[in-house]
Amino acid sequence: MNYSIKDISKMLSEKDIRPSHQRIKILEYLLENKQHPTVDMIYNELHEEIPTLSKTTVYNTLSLFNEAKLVRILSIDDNEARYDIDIENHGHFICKKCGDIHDFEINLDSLVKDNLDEFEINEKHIYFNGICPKCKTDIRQSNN
Amino acid sequence: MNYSIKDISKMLSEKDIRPSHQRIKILEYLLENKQHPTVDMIYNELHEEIPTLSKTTVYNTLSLFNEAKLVRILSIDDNEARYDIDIENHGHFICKKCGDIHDFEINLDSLVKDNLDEFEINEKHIYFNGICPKCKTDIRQSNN
DNA sequence: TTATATAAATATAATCATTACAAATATGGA
DNA sequence: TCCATATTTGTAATGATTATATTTATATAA
Ligand SMILES: [Mn+2]
Ligand SMILES: [Mn+2]
Ligand SMILES: [Zn+2]
Ligand SMILES: [Zn+2]
Repeated sequence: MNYSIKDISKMLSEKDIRPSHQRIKILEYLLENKQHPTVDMIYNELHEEIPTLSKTTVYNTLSLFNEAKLVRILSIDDNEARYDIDIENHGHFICKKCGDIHDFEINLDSLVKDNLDEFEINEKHIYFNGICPKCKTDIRQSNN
Repeated sequence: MNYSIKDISKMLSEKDIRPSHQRIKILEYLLENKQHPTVDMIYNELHEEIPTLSKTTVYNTLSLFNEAKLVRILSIDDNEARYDIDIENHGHFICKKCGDIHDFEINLDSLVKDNLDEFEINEKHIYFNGICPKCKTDIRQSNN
């Protein structure tokens, strides 16, 4: 839950990414905010601490992190990319009411029935959508 | 492979969609072009037949079809929606070299390990990406 | 048939997430 | 310190999608 600057710097260095102030803060944000944030969420939060921060830097840094396999980019949301510090394969559910994204565990062993041996597979994304439990209750209460 | 205007009109009527000329042509295109086309592909092709066709109409029609569950919208491509006339659950692989999308059969039975009973699930999307067999060969031949 | 109300299509402009680019700043080594 | 390079920043451009107002087509009733 609490990461030191040193730990975060090390994570970056291990991926051959120079631990600049901005990069450390963005990675720290991702480690402490696991709700699959958008660029805007990250930018708005960090902008308070780093007034000179540019949104371009957030985009560039996340893109760099993605290439280094430090984060995964989710395209589960129709109009904004979501970023996930958890790079293990797992499923994502997005609620069409509130936009919240929930993780769920998956077993990919017997998912694919066809033979894909000839394909070089880099990423596997499992996206569900619908209504989350909280919003289902809200709907019942407001009767629509 | 060959659909009559009558068949297509009937498909629309069954979903309470009035079979206008544009809607028929767009649905016909989807039925005869199963490579998960983009709005631009559909528009460019049909624009030759229907010179007055508007891209807005293509968007509106596909959105209508989606709500009627006549098509599914795929967000596997980072910058353009893809449309699939096959609404059965199946997996999609997109090649990062050529952009082609391939279908594959899936078995969802034992995919999810967590309990999602409290969630109302509307859509399930399985997206893989990587390099397709054709492009793998091309890379080997051009040695990069 | 003609009038009229409604649905659908069109043209155009607006939105907005993302990317491109050039200039400014920071950093690490000589 | 100086300099080459990496990084960040501000701004503009891109491009897919959506919003809006107008025009056109369609169905129904008089
Ligand atoms: Mn996740
Ligand atoms: Mn498909
Ligand atoms: Zn919800
Ligand atoms: Zn390919």
